[in-house]
Amino acid sequence: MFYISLVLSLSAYPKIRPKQPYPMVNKTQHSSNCAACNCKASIFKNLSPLEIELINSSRFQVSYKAGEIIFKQGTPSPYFVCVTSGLAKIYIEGYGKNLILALIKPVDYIFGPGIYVDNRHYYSAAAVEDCTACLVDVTVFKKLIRENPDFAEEFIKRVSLQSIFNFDQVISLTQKQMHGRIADVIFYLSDKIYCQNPFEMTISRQDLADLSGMSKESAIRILKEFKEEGILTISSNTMEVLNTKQLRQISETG
Amino acid sequence: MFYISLVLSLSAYPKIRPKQPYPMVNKTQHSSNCAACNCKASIFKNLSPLEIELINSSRFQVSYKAGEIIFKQGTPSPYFVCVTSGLAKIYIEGYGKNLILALIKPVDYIFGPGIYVDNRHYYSAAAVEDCTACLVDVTVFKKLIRENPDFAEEFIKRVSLQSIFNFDQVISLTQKQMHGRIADVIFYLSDKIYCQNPFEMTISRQDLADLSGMSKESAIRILKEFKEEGILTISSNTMEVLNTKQLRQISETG
DNA sequence: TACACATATTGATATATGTCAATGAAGAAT
DNA sequence: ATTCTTCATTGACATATATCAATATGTGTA
Repeated sequence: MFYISLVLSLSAYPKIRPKQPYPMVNKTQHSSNCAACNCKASIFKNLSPLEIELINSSRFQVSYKAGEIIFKQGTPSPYFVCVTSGLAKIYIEGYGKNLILALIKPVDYIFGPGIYVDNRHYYSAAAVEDCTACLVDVTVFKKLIRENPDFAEEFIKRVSLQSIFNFDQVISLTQKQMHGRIADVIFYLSDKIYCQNPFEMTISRQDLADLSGMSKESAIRILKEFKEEGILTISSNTMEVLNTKQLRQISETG
Repeated sequence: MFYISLVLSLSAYPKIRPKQPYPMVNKTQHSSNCAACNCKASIFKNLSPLEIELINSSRFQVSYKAGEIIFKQGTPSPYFVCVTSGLAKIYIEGYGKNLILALIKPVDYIFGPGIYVDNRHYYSAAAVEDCTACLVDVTVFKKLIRENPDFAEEFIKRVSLQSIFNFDQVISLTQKQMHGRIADVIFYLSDKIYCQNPFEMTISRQDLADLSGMSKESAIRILKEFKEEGILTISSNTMEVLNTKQLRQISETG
C-alpha cells in the first residue's frame, strides 16, 4: 500500500551508536543555532537565512533512550521531528502486531500525514537506539510551506519519493514470500540505513519481523537458512552479506 | 502501505454506468468550459476564475472503453487525469499479479507521485467501466501549486488523506486474514465507491482479488461463505450486504 | 556469583492460502 | 443456432506461515 508516509531518508548514516546509556535530557534546551548546524535536514536547503532563523526560534532539542516512545499513534501532533542522532522507527500499531514503515536516521525527519488533516498521529514513533531530536512547531512549518514555493515543492517531492518507496514496500509485503521479504529488509538495512556491509544490527529480531510483516520466529528461521546457504553471516548482531547476487535473486523471485 | 498514492475520493458516486459501448473518441475535443462544468474536481475549489481558465485552456477530454489502459506503469506522465464519468482503477503491476490501490470514480483525479520525482508513472491505470476523463498538462498544475498557497495546501491535504487511507489498506493486507480483507473491500465498495447498499459490482472477481491481495479463487470462496452465512447476497453481480454488523465484526477480528 | 528478566532460537504442529485442473455460465462473433 | 472466448465456480491438493511450547543465550542487578 500501499505507500505511505511523509518521511524521508536521503543522507548517509554516519556511525553506529554505541550502546552506552545517554544522560536523560528531557528538558528544553536551545543548543547551537540552526544556521550553523551540520545536522540540518536537507529539506531545509531552500530556506533563506531569515526562514532558518524562524525554524530555529521555535525549535527545541530532546533526548530519547533506546526503547522510549517518541510519540504515539492517535495522539495530537504539534511537532515536526528531526532526528539528529541515533536511530528511530515509525510503526503502525495494527491488529496485535506492529508494522514498521521505516527506520529514521540522522538527519531525517518524521512528519506524519495527520498534520494536514486532523493533527493526529497515524503511526507511532520510538527510539531504536538512543536518539536526539529537534522538534519544530508545525505552524512554523506550515507557514513556510505557504510562503516559500521552493520549499513547498521540495516537500511535495519528498512526500512523493516516500510514496514510491512505499509502493515497493507494499508489493514486497503482499506479493513476496518470506525469503523475498527478508531479503528486501536486509537490502534496506545495508543499503539505506546502516550503509556498510558488515553492519551491526541495532534493531531487534522483533523489529526485523515487524519490518517484513511476519512472525519473529519465521524471520529467525529464514535468517538461519540464509546462514546455512552461505548467503550471509551473523555473529552477535553483526551481519555481513556474503552473496549479494544470490540475495538479490531471492528478492526478485519472491 | 501502504500509504501510497496521490489519489483522492471525496465525491459521491452518481449512478452505475450501463454497459453499453461508448463511441470511441480519442481525439482532442474541448467541450464546455471548466468554469461552467459540474464535473469539476473539488480540489480546484480554491482556484480563481483566471486560474480555472488556465486549467481549461490546457485541458482535453478522452474516452476509454471498459478494460482499456489509461496509462501504464513506467511510462512518462505529462498529465493530471480527472475522471468525469465511469469507473477506473489504479494498480501496481507486481510479481505476477496486480495490486489495486484504489478505484477512481467521478469526479476524482489520478495524479501519481512520479510527477514530482522523475515524471514516470509508478502504477498503471485502466478503465473498469467505460470512462471519460479530462487531462490537464502537469506543468499548469505545478505552476498553480507554486503560485496559489491555498491550492498547494489543499493538494498536500489530499495527499495526506490518501496516505492515511493507505495505512489502513496496508494493515488490512498484511495483518488480516482473508475474511477480514474481503470484508474491508466490501465496505470500501459499498461505502466509498458505489455508495448504495444493494449495488452492482462493475468490477470483476479478479479485481476483487487484486483489491484484497489474494487469489481469485480464494476471494470467490470467501464470498460464497458469506452468502451461506446470510451476511450478504449476490445475484448477477448485484451485491447486498444483509448483516452489516457481523461483517464489521469480521473486518475487526481480522 | 547468582539471580531475574528479556530476547533469541529451535522444534512440533495446525491451518490459512495458493495452485492446478476441471467444469459451468454468460456473452460475443460467425 | 453454434462456436468461441472470457469469466466464474468448485474441488483436491501442496505448502507457506503462524502459533505454541520449550530451551538457550545474554544482560543487568543485587
